Amino acid sequence: MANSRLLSVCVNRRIDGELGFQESNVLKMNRTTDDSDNAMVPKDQVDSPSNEGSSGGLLTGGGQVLKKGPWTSAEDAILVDYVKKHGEGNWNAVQKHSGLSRCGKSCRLRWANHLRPNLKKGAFTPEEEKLIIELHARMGNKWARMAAHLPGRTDNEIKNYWNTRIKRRQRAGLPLYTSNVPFQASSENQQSQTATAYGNGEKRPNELLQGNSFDFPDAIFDSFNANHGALSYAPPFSDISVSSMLSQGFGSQNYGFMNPMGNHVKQFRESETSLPGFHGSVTTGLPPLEQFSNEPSEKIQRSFGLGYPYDPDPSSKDLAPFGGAVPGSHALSNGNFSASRPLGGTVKMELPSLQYPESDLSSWLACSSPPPEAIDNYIQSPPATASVQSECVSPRNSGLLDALLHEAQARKTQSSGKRSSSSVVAPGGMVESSGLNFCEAAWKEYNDPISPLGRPAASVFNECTPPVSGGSLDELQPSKEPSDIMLAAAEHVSTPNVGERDISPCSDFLRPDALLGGSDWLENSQTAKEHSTLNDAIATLLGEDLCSEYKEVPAGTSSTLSQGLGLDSCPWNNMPRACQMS
DNA sequence: AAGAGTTACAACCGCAAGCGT
DNA sequence: AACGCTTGCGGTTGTAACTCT
Repeated sequence: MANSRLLSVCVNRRIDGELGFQESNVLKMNRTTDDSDNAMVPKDQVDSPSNEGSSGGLLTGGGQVLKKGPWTSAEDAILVDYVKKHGEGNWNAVQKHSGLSRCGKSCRLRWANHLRPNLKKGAFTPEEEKLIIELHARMGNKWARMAAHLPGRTDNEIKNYWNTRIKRRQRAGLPLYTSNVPFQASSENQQSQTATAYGNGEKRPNELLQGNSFDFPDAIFDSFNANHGALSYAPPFSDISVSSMLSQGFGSQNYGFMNPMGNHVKQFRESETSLPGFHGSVTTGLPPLEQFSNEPSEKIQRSFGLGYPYDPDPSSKDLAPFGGAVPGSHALSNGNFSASRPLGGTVKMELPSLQYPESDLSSWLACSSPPPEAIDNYIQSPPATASVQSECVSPRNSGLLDALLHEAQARKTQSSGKRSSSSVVAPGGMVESSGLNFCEAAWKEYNDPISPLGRPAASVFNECTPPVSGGSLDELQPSKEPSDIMLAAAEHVSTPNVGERDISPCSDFLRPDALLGGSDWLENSQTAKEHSTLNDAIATLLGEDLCSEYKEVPAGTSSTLSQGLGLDSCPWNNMPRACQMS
């Protein structure tokens, strides 16, 4: 592999990082010369002042061409000299005052990532790696914030490391998060981190959704760690960044193999806010949406997944999440509960270079009890691993619509008397499949009266995570009828400390029909019209047949569910108002 | 030996927030 | 309030070195 090269680079950088500013810069320049001037830079871009700007440079206002591409040692020296004299900031003045043919942006980046003192170069130490993993689990792709926790490291460095790590582990079929990663860092640790990184009123990524005292992601991890070993069918969720996905929100990019969980956690996270019962039962009984009220709408959009796939018109941003233009239609406007969401979540945002348009968690549906390793592979491996897929009939082989069709077919074939199972096979099945384990993990937590997660969180898990494939499902919910489940959920939401109830995941809740069709609470809401519109949109996306298929949901399921979720008893209608404020 | 694939890194780009005018 | 500027962030791309076939 590239270990030898990496090693040599690391050695150089290690030396580099141990030196002071002056020596470091000398070495940096040397290295820059080595790496950039001779390696990274096309020959026609270096050592040839006459060619400066030939690499796609921009013309400044004064007609000077701004150079692009790798920096030369001379440029570095100029920049360093400038910063020494004038300090950081006002980067656009660098070009004016120093004659450097670089835009301020580029100068800032060069300084921040390479030239500034105290930069720690070299390979990440195991401690740093561990911290990065932990931070990523906590923060998601918040590289700059992660860098704040790693002195001497830059966001770019961390980002590159992470992406490389992902690719590597993906290929190796290794878990992204090793099981020994202490996801459940102490609350005070997190708080201290928060104080450090966000001391200037900066909102941490989860802050939008973590306005209460719940250390939610950590609790989730505790739950996972405590439970996943007992679940033969459960993937090693400790290996999956749950909280990272929690923190990433819809707008952030989830790597493809993480999407299943990512979507699911997104659902959960959104449920955290969209389900009044969650917070309401814990704190004030009011959904803590005040925290959103001051957020710019775009930010909220990001956090709540604007542009969810059901939006037939991605440009229709007036379909604000969380009920912006669909007041009252929380489930819809959240874009979530969306197990029904076609995989990939937001069409554009969730297909970064490292993503795969499909991962294969849907195959879980066909494999009732894959070994954890297999599941892990499902998560980690790109869909190209046909051999893996072939082991289980994956409805996703031919894409989302095929998957939907497949699942619709599965719904047909599955007994109508097994409604809960039929609901298992929902659009975006792989999301649900991940959710099973998620749910299961939370299940015990839920049943733990002193769970740090608390009932509400678990209940939300359950409410938002449908059961997965048949066998497992039956094992999970041996005898509960959906109605019972919903009733139990209702009590669940409204009575915070009922810990012994066996509450089934609200399987139907995630389905389009649950969200859009036959929904009494929706029909009774002010947003029936919008609901109808969105329903049509979904119909367009999924096809009328599918939509009608999903409309075969037992009557009252959704409404029951809404009751179960406390939609009636909780100040549900307040939520959109809070968002409308933004 | 040659081409394809992978890795690590640097840098760019677009977007958005913050701030001052 | 509107506008422009600066800064920061996250995603993406480009490239050389390296490895594999």
